[in-house]
Amino acid sequence: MAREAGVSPATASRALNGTATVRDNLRQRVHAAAERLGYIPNAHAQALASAANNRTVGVICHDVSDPYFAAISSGVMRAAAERGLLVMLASTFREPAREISYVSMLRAQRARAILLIGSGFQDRAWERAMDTELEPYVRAGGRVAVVSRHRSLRVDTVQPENQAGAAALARALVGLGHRRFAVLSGPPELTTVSDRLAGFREGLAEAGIGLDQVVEGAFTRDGGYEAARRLLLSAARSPSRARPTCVFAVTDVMAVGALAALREAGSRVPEDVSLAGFDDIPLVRELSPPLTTVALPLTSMGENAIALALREVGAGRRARVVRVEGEVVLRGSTGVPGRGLR
Amino acid sequence: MAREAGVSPATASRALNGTATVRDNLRQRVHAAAERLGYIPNAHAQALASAANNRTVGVICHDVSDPYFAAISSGVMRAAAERGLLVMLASTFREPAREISYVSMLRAQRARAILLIGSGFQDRAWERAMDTELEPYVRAGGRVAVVSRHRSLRVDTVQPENQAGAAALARALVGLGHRRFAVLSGPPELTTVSDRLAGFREGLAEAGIGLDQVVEGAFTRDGGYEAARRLLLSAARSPSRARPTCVFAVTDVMAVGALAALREAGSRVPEDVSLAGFDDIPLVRELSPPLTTVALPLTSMGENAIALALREVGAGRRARVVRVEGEVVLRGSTGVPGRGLR
DNA sequence: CTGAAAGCGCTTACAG
DNA sequence: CTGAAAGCGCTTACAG
Repeated sequence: MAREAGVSPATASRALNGTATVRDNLRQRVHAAAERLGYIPNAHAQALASAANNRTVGVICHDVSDPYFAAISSGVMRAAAERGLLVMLASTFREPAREISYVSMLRAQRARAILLIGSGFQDRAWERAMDTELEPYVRAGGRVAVVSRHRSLRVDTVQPENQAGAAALARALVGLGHRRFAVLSGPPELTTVSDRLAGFREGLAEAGIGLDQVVEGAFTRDGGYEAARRLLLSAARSPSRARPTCVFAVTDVMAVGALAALREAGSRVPEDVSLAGFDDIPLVRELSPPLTTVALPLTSMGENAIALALREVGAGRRARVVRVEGEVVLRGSTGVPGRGLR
Repeated sequence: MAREAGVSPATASRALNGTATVRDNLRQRVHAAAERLGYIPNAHAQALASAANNRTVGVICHDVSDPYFAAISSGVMRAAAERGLLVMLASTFREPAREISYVSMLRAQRARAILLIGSGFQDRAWERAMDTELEPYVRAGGRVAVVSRHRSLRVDTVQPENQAGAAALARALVGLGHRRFAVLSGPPELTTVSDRLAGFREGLAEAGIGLDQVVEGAFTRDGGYEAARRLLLSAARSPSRARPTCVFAVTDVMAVGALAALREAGSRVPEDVSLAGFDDIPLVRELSPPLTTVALPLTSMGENAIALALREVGAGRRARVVRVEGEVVLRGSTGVPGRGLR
């Protein structure tokens, strides 16, 4: 290509990158030649030759097709596009091993930053393995930020106020008149789950109310569906005055499944039973009734994460935490207490 | 790292990659050293040094947070994960310039394959620019596959049978008794839109029915909402016996918006008016009523696309086309004709 | 302003 | 089986 333009590679490089002043006619010859050849500099060679950082950032989430991750990723992509960065987005499908191996691939790529989105695995071996991957990466100048992550990773974090949000939700539901609650919960080893559960309990406790039932399910739409089925089963066996009048699913995605299960069982929402979720993924507004939830600014959480990761390391070099508040949004899926689950 | 192990770089390379037999004790020394150092070979140097192709494939779609693209991308990611490939996923936010520049970044990365997901821009300048990017890429051995794309690109294609699917849908709706239809359409320069529109017209024509109204909107949920509002406005001005009893939105995403608009206007679905979409994105099953649609196997379309791109080029080196059938799924949003839009 | 040269971190014939 | 050497395609001091 330099030959095609009749200049040295050095000059071609300078002309193409505008990294130094090149005489006009040479510059034009270079650009013309590049045009003619459809030439694009090899990014690998560039990465290798220049100390300059990569233009790629890696994002690892559980599943892009989950609306929660889709919304956050969308924020990341927007912010990345503005900065001229390429995003490598990977889905782990919730397999820890896959997560680790993606980090390792991103290290190999010398990605400028790695973003981990979503709960980590509360697993000693996993933590150690992840630390082992991340430590040399960070030591070599790599940036890491996480959103809604396990605390053990000492990295920049965007952390939704799960506990406070769930507590506020509980208060609002109590304010509606509810006294008997059930929770559809996810895997308890996820901090997101335990925080929301704790917050919800706390909000109820302020009103002197205990939590009657917690049913666990997978962190998916179908997990919510199954958990609601089991809840329904156990409610059918209890006296009607003991049946919950309000169900809180710890994520909107689970609430979507729960709504389907309730509907199938003939429980009307909110006439018989109220239902609330957490996250405010876009689709819950389309349900009927639309879902009461704790709204998180998902897109901007993604933007924050990339901003955190890219910001020059502060003096202290300590992990920063951006706390994000959730806002209770009461919609049609909650109302005054009905006759309860049946 | 080779030094740390006390061997030559060549031996270290061979030991780590298993690319040649290395004596046991040396191999162990190398692995131990790598472990100790948290060493990961620089993928850029590897890409540069070896003819071996990259392990990364690029995917370009309009918007990851759109459930349609999320579902297809999910298929791509799954297939990529199985093959040990890294996916670089980019959202263009529907800006042609962004699309081109992503292709160019992926070329610079020497991505093994580039997948373009979703309608292209029917724009002469864009087509030329895209060709200019793609041609040298393919010439240099890059693979390209597209799903649901503009025909002008002569590359491997996963092509949903938009026309046949829409025709089948029209027949099914006519079978329900409907005679007066309206379509909520997207930008007509998208082939997806014009194909679905043509197919729908064709299906109606077989029964001697004409298409009363076509209202255009953006290819988004809000576009569907707005288009439905306009349709409602014009229906209010026409005699009731002329009002459509069935509305077809050319995508589910638009149908979601339309459903909201109809509901707000007090039109009951399907009692007053039936509503149908196209694609079968997961969320339409959660709506109430659930949406009648033409189901496309979105996830496997993504898998097909990557398989097409990766498959060794055939003898003819001609672009292959995998046609994907849509299946009409009648759900609660359609029924016998009601009194029509009001 | 421009070019020759060294170097980025690997891999892979090529000898041994 | 192993190492020295060349080369992948760039960038960047270093001279001029």
